[in-house]
Amino acid sequence: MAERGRPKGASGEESRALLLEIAAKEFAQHGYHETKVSSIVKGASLSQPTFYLYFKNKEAIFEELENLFYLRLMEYAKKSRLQPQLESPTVKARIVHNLKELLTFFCKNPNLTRIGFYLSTKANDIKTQIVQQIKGNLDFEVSAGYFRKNLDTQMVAECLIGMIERLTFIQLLPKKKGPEEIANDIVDLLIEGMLDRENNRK
Amino acid sequence: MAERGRPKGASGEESRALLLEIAAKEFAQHGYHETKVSSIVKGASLSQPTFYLYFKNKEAIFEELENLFYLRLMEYAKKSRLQPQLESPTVKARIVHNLKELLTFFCKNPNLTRIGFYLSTKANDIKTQIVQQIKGNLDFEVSAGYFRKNLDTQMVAECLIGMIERLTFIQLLPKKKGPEEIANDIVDLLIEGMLDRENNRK
Amino acid sequence: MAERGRPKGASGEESRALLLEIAAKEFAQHGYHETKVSSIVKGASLSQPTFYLYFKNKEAIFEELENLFYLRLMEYAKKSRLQPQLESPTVKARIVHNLKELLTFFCKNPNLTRIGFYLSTKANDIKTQIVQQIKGNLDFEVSAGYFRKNLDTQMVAECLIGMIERLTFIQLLPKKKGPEEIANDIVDLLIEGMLDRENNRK
Amino acid sequence: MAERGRPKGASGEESRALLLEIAAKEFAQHGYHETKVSSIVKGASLSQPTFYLYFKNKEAIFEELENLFYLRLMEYAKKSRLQPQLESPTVKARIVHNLKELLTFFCKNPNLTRIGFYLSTKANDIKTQIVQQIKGNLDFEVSAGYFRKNLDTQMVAECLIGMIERLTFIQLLPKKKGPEEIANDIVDLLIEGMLDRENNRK
DNA sequence: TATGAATGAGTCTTCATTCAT
DNA sequence: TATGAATGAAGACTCATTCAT
Repeated sequence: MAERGRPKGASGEESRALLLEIAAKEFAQHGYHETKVSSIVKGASLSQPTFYLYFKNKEAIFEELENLFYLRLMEYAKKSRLQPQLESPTVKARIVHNLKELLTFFCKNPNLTRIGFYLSTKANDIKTQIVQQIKGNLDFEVSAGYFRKNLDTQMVAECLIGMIERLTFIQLLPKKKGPEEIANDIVDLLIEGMLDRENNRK
Repeated sequence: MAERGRPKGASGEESRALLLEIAAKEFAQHGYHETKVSSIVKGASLSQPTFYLYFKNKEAIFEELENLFYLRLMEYAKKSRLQPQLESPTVKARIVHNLKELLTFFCKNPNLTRIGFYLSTKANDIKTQIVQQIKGNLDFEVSAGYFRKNLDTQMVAECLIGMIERLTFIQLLPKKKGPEEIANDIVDLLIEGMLDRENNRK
Repeated sequence: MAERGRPKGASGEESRALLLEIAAKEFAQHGYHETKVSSIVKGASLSQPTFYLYFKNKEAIFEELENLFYLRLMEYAKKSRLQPQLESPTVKARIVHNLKELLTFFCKNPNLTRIGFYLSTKANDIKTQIVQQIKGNLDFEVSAGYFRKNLDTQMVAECLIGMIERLTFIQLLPKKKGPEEIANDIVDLLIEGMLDRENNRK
Repeated sequence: MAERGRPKGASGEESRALLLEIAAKEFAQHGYHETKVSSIVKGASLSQPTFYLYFKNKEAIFEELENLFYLRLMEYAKKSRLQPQLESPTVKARIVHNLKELLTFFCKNPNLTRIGFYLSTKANDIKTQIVQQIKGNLDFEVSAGYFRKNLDTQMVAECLIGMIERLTFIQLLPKKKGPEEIANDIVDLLIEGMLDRENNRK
């Protein structure tokens, strides 16, 4: 009741959340500088001063979105780690599963992903962090004999991130492929390589 | 010579070239919006009106740099195609060679690369174009039996671009690895995959 | 008692008085423009709309403080005049006494004094008024033969106000000297002058 | 020639000086906060960006005026000290002379005086400094026997400053009296006191 | 060719003030 | 009486861009 047009006395938290949402959309779409505070508030049907009621300034709301991306990502990662080997009988299946989880997260948070994984100046730090974690996993699997002993795991992790990033922005977010398909594609390629094992060795 | 009557000792073309050079550096370093016309001309020890003597506006000089990147890239690609199979006895060697050429180009044009391959809104178009060309090559090689028949060449090409991009910005431009090493790394991983063929399967 | 049903435990008058008090402190400390309505209400643990329940606007509360200063000053002056010659056997003692009274008033109302005697645009009017009153007294005393006939009483009154103002803000309000001491200092200097009467006449 | 309406290419330094001049007038008249950058530039028939060509911000131009006041004051003081005893046969004459110089300076720089002696937050520091210098002089004169041994020179200096300030703003700047007259008034009062030496004592 | 001087247009930000409950 | 939520109005500042020489 009285929800008509959010007259004046909205919930406050609602306004804040709305601004965050619109801002995420705008930033993702136009980048930091091309996004004006005025367009954010217009999108939220609010006035400019209201913006400053909830955020110190334009930079602050961007940072909050960066952090939001990061926090949710961490949360997702943690959750993934809780229910691990259950449905993953093989190493490959486990890797696919993890990757699928990550991509699913991106898929569910397209704007945040564009912000935190592409626009943000901290994006590289985050990627580096992910790379290190992947490398850790790979090291373990190499030592367990699953992969070639001479594998440069750091390098593989870097490549993996590069692939993920590319496919995320080129296929996943535009909804051309789903998380599972992409995860399978990547892992298959990376594990099996391109060669035809049955026949030639060129 | 030619030092007569030119107050700043620079022919028009020289000033123009200087502006382009400084602009490339600034754009690469700070991005489009964070780069001010004022700082470009300051870097070139010229005045702001002079800038507009040579470029219609800020956007124009950026576009010119984008085009420069594209043109040089095409030129490079063409040159590569001229002397191909000569020193490339195997398919793998040929791919490594091509990749190395590309990375060498990036390495020699770090600022332009950052601009045309990352900052530019056309960057995606360029990448897509490269992807298509790679896919073409791969298709041929698959049909020639060098690679698995079931290979999704489009997807491989996308992954390749992703890897190239990541390693370019993370290893190549920061001079952590050279073109050859990176080319080998990538191709090796992509062709062979991660598995240890001698022992286990899975 | 009276604690029933009043959310913040304050009757209206209490809130109003509190706001006035805080405002006086803030204005005195930071001046008119540097004092924000928001900081006044924050200091009073009230909300901004409440402020406007008691005062038309920011200017109004400032004016009220100006008037408060003026009214209390007048009241003080009146009181002083009621019990005059009693304990003042000499003219000098009487002047000292009056001055001490004034300074005591300032001392007891430091914030109001800063507002009404310094910040207010009406400060000059008030000072002019005091000057006129002092001049009146001096004129009487001159005609009574207590002071030099050639004394420019207007000018002396102006000087006196200048001295009072300076010593009030530099010694009295910072509690470096008390009202009595300052009153004695001023009157002594003004009446006796700086010369050493015993010896030289230079 | 070509001085019509200061078309565009004025002297730069001229524009700057003009802005300073107008700003001094505005600040003196309306205070810091009531003075808008927009009104300063309007007064100078310039645009807002031009303002920022010459001054970092509003605060900066105010500070420059503060400093200007201070520097000119120091310069004036130094000059005064160069040609001292020449035309000052007596101590009193010398004090009158110095005071007249100071008041003349104020009179010639009314806007700067209002800024540096009243509006500026540094005004008190400056006054304190002047007080100390005056006190130094007085101490010397006391030790030389010109004034009463029991004179509280610090206090006298404070009073003197108070008188100067008051008479400057109430008589000098409004052109009701001139520097010489005021200087004589003050010194006469301060040295001689109010008493009638011929007749009564008390 | 080159520039000292200037500005139009726009953005962020703040503050006093009000609405609706 | 009191307030959470919201805003109109205005000012500071910046930047790409252009005169006039």
